[in-house]
Amino acid sequence: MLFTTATGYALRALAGLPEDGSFCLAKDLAARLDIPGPYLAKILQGLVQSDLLESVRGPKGGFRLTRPAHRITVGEVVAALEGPDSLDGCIMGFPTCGGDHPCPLHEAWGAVKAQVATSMTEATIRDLQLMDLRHLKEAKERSGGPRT
Amino acid sequence: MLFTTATGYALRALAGLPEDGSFCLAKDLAARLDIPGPYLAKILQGLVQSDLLESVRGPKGGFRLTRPAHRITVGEVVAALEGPDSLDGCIMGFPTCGGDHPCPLHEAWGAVKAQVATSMTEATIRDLQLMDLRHLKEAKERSGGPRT
DNA sequence: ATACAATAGGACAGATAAGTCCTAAATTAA
DNA sequence: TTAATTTAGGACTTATCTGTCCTATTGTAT
Repeated sequence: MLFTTATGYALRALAGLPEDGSFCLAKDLAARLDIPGPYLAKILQGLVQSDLLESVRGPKGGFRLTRPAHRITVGEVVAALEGPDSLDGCIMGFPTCGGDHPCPLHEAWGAVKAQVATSMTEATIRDLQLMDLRHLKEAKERSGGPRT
Repeated sequence: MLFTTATGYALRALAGLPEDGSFCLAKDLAARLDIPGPYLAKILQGLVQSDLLESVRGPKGGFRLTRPAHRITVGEVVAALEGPDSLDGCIMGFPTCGGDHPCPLHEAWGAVKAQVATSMTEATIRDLQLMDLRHLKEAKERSGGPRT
């Protein structure tokens, strides 16, 4: 996987939050998305620090997005979890790979990175919600026939 | 980086071996490529197991390629170090990502993987030799100063 | 006020990658 | 044969990621 599992959890969690802006409990999210509860809680706390989530403590508390889902990009989430330059660097780890001394995969990897970066800035949490809804329904309606 | 540092070390080491088929000491390679000596030795031993290198112990011993450099692909080395399926899986780690329920980056990442995989099977150790790996050491000495 | 519910945050444990160290085995040279 | 050299291999640190646990803090409800 190109990203860490924590980043994957964060993306799934953001997409799994209710779309109506109501607060959602960490443990409910964890149960629904099948993510280790305490670990997800930690990740959500980090997303609060990154200003992608806001939280309220106590009863009726929980987490919710600070912005509409369609205004949070996948790239933002990845940058929050893995730093803004996670895609930089030579694919093979060559320290001197660059314009003067490109590695044999430099060009291909550069084009590919640009493509991924573009996709990440275009894809939003809203796009992930659409996907999550589909497989959640399939999981629940396993007997009821698939819908595309 | 897409690959582990061990894989990067392995690629650099294979490319750094003498082209005339003579044996090369692990510590000489490590010094020339600025790679931690004992760690490189372990990696070279693994490459012997993978049949990409052959070794001889004792004075006048060392390591050399089992095949000409142009007949060892980057993909083979990556597969030896990270397994043959290192590029499989959803880029975001979504368990349900697939043909039926692709994640928003599924298509872009799939194209990217195919491109990288192709490049890896086309690029050989010979191509890495052409990079002139001496720049690794020189660049290090210019900026950080030599390290034992 | 009190009890309860939930996040905040730190300490801790396990797995894996990265890197070091020591000893055994093999090869060469005297 | 003996000594020196070099790989083989295992045990041992160190760092990071993953995951758990416990306590404090904050908020709601009674």
